[in-house]
Amino acid sequence: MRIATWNVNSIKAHLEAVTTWLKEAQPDVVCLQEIKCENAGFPSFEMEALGYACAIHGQKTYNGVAILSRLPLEDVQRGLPGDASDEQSRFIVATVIDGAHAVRVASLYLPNGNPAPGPKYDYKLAWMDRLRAFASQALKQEEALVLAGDYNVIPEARDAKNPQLWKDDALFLPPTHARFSELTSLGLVEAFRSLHPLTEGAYSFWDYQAGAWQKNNGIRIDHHLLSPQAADQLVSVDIHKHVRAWEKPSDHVPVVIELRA
DNA sequence: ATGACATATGAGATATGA
Repeated sequence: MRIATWNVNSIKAHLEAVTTWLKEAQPDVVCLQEIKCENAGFPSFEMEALGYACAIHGQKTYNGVAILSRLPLEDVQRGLPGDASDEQSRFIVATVIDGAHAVRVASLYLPNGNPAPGPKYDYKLAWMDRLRAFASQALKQEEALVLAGDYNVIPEARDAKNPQLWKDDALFLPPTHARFSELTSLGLVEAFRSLHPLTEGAYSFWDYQAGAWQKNNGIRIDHHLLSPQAADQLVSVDIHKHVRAWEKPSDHVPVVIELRA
């Protein structure tokens, strides 16, 4: 089973890139972030025409996440537990059924958190605490679990072209790293780094500004975190970098893991 | 140091992003 994560920076603005990539890459499951539309505005018809069922947790203008799947989706939950007052659509989780095999898959869009310090950074850290609580509960099932999305976390210096530029940024500050480490301490495995421990220069986001793409001035912030049962099935992780060079691209590219059946 | 670029809303300028 191949499971992708992709922050599309508006599903409507980048629909052509999305459909082109789906036809080319043929992923089984796609976790989308920043769809920037309400559920009713999501191009479900176009996705279904390509063979994908859609589970959507949308929002007007900002945020919004979805899961596309060629395999049946069950037990869809929308929203990250832990704060009933949180109205931002940043989390959806569903079970993908592949015959006798099942994988619980989440699509998450972790808050950016800038400027830090400030209320936006406080929200980011609180959201990460809620994600840890969710993961802690889910791991008790001892099943294959994939938490995929735009984490807005640069895990290490080697995950940025110019790490010194990020030292005071919400994506790289020590409290951010501390909470990301809490996730891995629970037993979750960051898929790309587990298979490529020493690789440098592998990024998933390049800013639209200042020729960042042309200079490969990127950061790696789109991740799959795997339960031990999913990590045992991990075959490969591929960053589809070429998509960033397309006409009218998202500023993020798809990242795809393969799990053996 | 600043802005550069892109998106949504809504019809100009502002909020957000990373």
